[in-house]
Amino acid sequence: MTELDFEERNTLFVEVILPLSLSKNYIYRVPFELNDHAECGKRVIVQFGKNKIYTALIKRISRDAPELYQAKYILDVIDEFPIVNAAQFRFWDWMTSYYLCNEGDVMSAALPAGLKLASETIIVLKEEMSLDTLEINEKENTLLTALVKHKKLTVDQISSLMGQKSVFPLIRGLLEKEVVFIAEEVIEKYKPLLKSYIELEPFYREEENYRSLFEILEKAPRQLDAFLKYTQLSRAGQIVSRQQLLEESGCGQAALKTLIDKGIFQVFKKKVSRLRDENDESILNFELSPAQQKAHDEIQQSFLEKDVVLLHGITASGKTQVYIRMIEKAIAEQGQVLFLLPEIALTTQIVERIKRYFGDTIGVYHSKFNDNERVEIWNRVLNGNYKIVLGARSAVFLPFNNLKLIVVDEEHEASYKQNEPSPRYQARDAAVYLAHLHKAKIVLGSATPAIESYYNALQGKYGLVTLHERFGGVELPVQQVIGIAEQTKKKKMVSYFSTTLLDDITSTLEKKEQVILFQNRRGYATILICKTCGFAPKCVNCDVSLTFHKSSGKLHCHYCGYQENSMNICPACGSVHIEQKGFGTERVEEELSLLLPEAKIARLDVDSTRTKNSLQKIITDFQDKKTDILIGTQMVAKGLDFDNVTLIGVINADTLLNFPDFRAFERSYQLLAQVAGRAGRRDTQGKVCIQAYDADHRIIKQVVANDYIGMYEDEIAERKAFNYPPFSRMIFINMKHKDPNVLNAASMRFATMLRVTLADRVLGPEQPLVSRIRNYYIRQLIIKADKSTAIQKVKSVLKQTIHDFNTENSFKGVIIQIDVDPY
DNA sequence: AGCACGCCGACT
DNA sequence: GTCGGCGTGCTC
Repeated sequence: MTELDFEERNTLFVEVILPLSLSKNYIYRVPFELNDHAECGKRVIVQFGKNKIYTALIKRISRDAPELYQAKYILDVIDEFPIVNAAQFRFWDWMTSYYLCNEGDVMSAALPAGLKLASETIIVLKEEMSLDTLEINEKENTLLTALVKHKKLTVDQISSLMGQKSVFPLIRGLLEKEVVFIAEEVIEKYKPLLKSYIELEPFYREEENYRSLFEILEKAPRQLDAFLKYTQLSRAGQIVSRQQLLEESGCGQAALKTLIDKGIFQVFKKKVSRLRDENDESILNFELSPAQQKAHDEIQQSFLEKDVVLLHGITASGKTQVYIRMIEKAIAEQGQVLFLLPEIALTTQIVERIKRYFGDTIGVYHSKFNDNERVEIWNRVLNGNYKIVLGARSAVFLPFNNLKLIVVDEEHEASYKQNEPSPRYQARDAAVYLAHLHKAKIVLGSATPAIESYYNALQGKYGLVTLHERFGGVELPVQQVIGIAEQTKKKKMVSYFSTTLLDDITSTLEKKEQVILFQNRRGYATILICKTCGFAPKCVNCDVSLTFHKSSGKLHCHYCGYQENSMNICPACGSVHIEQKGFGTERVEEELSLLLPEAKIARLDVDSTRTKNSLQKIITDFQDKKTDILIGTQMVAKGLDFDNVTLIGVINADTLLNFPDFRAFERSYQLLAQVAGRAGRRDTQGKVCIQAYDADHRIIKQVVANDYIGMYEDEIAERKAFNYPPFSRMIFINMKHKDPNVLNAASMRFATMLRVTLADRVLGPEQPLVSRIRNYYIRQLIIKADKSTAIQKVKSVLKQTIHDFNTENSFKGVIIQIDVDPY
């Protein structure tokens, strides 16, 4: 065979996914020397475009050279072993086609940033290197000389230094000769955490020498303290960390240093997990109540026929214990478990409970963790060290290879949906597919299931198990509705509070019990408005009124972050009569502190929890009873469990109900039911006080009556009548452009194009509620397809239409965003 | 995402 | 007459 034949036969080409929003993947050529290293799921370094370097991921390998262009070479293979497995690739494929996004979007969402290499890779010269024995060519020598001088260089710098753009083979050569290395923090932004530990020098480990220490240290009491503490800890079988020894012996840095300098102690470093493992061995011993046991058995029974089961269990029914039993079973069968929770619930007690129970086979994954921690979890799942992962929606992307069970707690939560950026996926639905992919079982749990989920269960698509008994016989709270309009007439409203609510608060505080107040809007006043001319300040970039924040004294735009000074006189007419309209948590807090100056009040909303630990602090303070009243938005309702709270007040329930969304009533019910569920403890019956203008609203009545089924029946009838999900499928298409006229024409044109095939399934274009954000005007089209329409067909038509629209070339710069199953 | 290429405004 | 604004297209 000729050399050319040989080359042709042995040249590999790889299709890679780039972590960018691109509509297709790219093909690169593998240099011979990397043939053995190229493998699906490994990361590679490639040059993309002029001279930008990215971390790409090998999706496919083939021997066929692309016909239309000359493929560039891969510059390097990063991984020794694949970091993404075949199941993940299938999951990514599904997500790409289901949510009509790009593979690069999915890759970006799936990989923690620490696994995506920075482009400015740093090359460092290895120390203590004798170059004499090595064969170094001229180019290599130039680079080495430069490295000696500069200590470290980025690939870009090397490029310009050498006057050539592809320097990776050169670098690679030096890497192989082991004269240089790639700085670890860059090849992998991930750095393991090292912790210092103390141990006795070997010499003193011998009995005789050990005893002599007591004498040696006799005149140095602090050093002796340290030594004694060390002895005590190590006898107890512990590895002693420097930090622990300092804290527990109280010997001080100096004494410890002397001991080390004297050669009595020695220090060694060890990689430790960044994730706190509470070495709390205490196993929670619990027995399932008969009701819980029954639910558990029913779920297992249901799993024989169905892969998905909906567990409808009211608040405080003890769903967590049921989950724990199921997790145990899955673990016993050598499988992995994914436990999904809404983001906010992850910082709270349920996590602690489960972590304490299962110890360090459990990983927790959510956005408050930094990259290093996330990479660590990724690797541990990959290596099978974690059997259980508790995580927010992005945990569906972890490299599971043997998933047996998925639990989606609070499955109705809107935070399972990612809205921005693409992929706009619903993690609960994605989890159902993920379970299917792994032939695993999945439980969706909620006290107030999403209408869609309950419908699926009633239709027999999912199994349905109910748990309607409060665990430990805790009584339901007393619920009271107060009509604000009526109370105002009777002059029984003080500021935003009815006298009933105020009295309840006072008497609760007198009993040394705590209160939670719920107001679903943050900030101080919603808007400022001139009483004389009606002028209301608006954002310069967006089509919204500015919100007044008292703490900053400024008007804020919640969409783009624009701020301007508040107005004392109306800029339009000069009037000084400025009215504040609407109110948020900040205002409620202020008013209440005027009415109850003695009470200690805290506020829990996005504004008060901006910094990393402030949320935890507010929660702990409340738990430790340092605060009496907690005022908050939705956040107070989610996943928090305070056992001394006996009164819950809803300041204004109408704000929820008046939302212009077909799910508004469902959401209101879920939220109010959840808020109400926070009241009461083991021995005391709680109280819930709901204030509303529309006190007769059917949803409020159903909340008070605890009538989920009634709410479901009304809602499902409504959905059916107006052909909303689950009776239809919806796809939102948002179009954006800086010029409203271009946008108008473009959106009309696009709608027309869609209607050719999809006819009256296309609605719009319409102006959304906020019709301009960051200077981009927005139009919305909605595709609403009933169940008989093949949705896959609709999606392919949509995809094709977008392609045609873009190539038609008459509306340049129009951005089209797609949201499948908006939520 | 970046980067280059390309066509219209305020400057030596 | 040029420098540079960012709109548009392309990257294997």
